[in-house]
Amino acid sequence: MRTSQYLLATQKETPAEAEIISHQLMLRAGMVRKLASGLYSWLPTGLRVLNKVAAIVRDEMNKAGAIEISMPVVQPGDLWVESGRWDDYGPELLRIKDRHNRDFVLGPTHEEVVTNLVKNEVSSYKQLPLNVYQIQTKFRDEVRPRFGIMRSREFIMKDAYSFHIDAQSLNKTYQQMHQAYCNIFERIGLAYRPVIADSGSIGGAVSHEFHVLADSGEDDIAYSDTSDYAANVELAEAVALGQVKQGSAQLTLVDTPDAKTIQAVSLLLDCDVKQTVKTLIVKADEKSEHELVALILRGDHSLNTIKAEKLAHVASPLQMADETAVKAKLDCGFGSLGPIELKIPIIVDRSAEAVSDFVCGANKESQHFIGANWQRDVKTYEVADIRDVVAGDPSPDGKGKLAITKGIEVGHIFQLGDKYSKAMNCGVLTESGKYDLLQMGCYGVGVTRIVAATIEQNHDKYGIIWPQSIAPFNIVIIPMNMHKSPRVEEVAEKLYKDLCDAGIDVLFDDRKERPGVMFNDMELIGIPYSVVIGERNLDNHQVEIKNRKSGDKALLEVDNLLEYIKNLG
RNA sequence: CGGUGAGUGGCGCAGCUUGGUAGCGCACCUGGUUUGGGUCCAGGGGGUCGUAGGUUCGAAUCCUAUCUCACCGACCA
Repeated sequence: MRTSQYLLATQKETPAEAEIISHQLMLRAGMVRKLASGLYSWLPTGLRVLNKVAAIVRDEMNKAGAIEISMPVVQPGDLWVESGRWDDYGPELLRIKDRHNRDFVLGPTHEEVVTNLVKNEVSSYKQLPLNVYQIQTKFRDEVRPRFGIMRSREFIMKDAYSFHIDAQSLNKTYQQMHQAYCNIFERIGLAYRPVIADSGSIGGAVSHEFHVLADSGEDDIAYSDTSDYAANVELAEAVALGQVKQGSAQLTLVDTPDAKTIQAVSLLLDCDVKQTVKTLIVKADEKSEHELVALILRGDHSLNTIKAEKLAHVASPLQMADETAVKAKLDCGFGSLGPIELKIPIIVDRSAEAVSDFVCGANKESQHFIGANWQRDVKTYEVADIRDVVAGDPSPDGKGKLAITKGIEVGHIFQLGDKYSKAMNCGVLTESGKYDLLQMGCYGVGVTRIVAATIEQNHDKYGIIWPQSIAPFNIVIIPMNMHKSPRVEEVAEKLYKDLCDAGIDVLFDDRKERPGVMFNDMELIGIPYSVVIGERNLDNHQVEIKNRKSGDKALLEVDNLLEYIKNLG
């Protein structure tokens, strides 16, 4: 490709709207342009990268035995009613009507469509297992699109769906997909980590996310410093800190005027926050005979809402009780609540249970207890894991301590079980002639998000540094004053032709620009190698080749150039 | 949805307080100049000042409404 025939579209200045580095660089390097909130056009440079990512994903999926198909973006609303997600999915699902006033949706994912397809096409166990995938535009009407293409409304996703006669077969394919995903991220050259994850509204039990590690990530990942345990903080198991033991202190009521927070109470009573417990009141599940439930945490810990709303007593989604309701029911406002003599179900975090002689609210305004103990003073309560892990916690697998880092979710795999096959009656005849529902798995890769995540991990003050695997061009030819030097032009044109013939993605910067302009543009775009052809070195029959990442420069004989470049990899 | 801020040429911004010919830098076009790290000079094209209404002789500027966008939060395969 010659720049004179290309849409380079680089910019000197960063548009004010771009917050994170990948967004800024994608705009400056002429990769994408915003059309509206969460909607982006892909310019040639961006599309080249996107296509290379997609090609790697496609290749690894094919190698893993998945088969490519293509399903419609526009899907009938009926299918979503059938699966139950017409009501469950919420406003992120963009619903549209056709001219006959029939309901349709823009597909945010394709479980319904694929299950419907397989239900009609597969009727025997002999056709299983089956793993189909597509690489396609998805639409999710995000509440707040942000960070450019990192969280956009329209994006490209590879989504695969597998179908099985039993859980064992599902598990086997799940492991294959896990490996395929590792292969994908390794081939691209990303620092990533598979983590145990929450399966969310997709449903199912087993689930892993694949995260690219980057400070700008929206998720917190907890990982062991000595084992390969890693989990989303949403889900990471928080083990009890210490043994449950009976304290010896006497239960004493103390006045704590104006001390409404844990910090204020511990300051006033001159005790460690770790010696206090806090009481949070949430709404109970509709099926419960109670209206409210008390959740108790050690003073320095925070509530994990995902863990809490999975508890039988607790309403899902989690709703904090409002203070008027709490006052009406418990005769005490926030700030002085505690587990002793509390008239509603009590769920105590493991680590809160391990505190003895603790400080807690007395359920009387401006009063707290000191020297409280669970068995002696509270008696009836349940214990559960309801807190967020914090850095330094023991790893749940018993090996090492947890550290916490930020990650960008670029892949997510699930074992769905029969959630969709059951709702949509998708089954086959088994070997014994019995009709059985299928077990399903689903596997997603955010293709567009990988592009942004790669930039987050690979950039410097001059711009993007593409790994060779997904670079828009593998190499760029930068001639010095070609319009004045027939000699430079001759060498550049010949090299360009040779590289094209060799099947290498080469960009030839044939603009009549000053050298500095070309150097800056090509470094911004992040092309891994540049060949600088100038009179200066041609006197010795040499050209210079520069590595974008290391900055290393080498002088090469013109005659050896092609072989050298072919071997760069 | 709550909070904060912003809408003036493709991009970055000034002008608004105190109403009176719409400006600067980048980018773009022409000519010259320069040429191994974003040269310099001269000339030039392009803007219903987000939209609608109001006040006024006169509105980018004041008032009202509305739309859009960004950031923080809530939310989120």
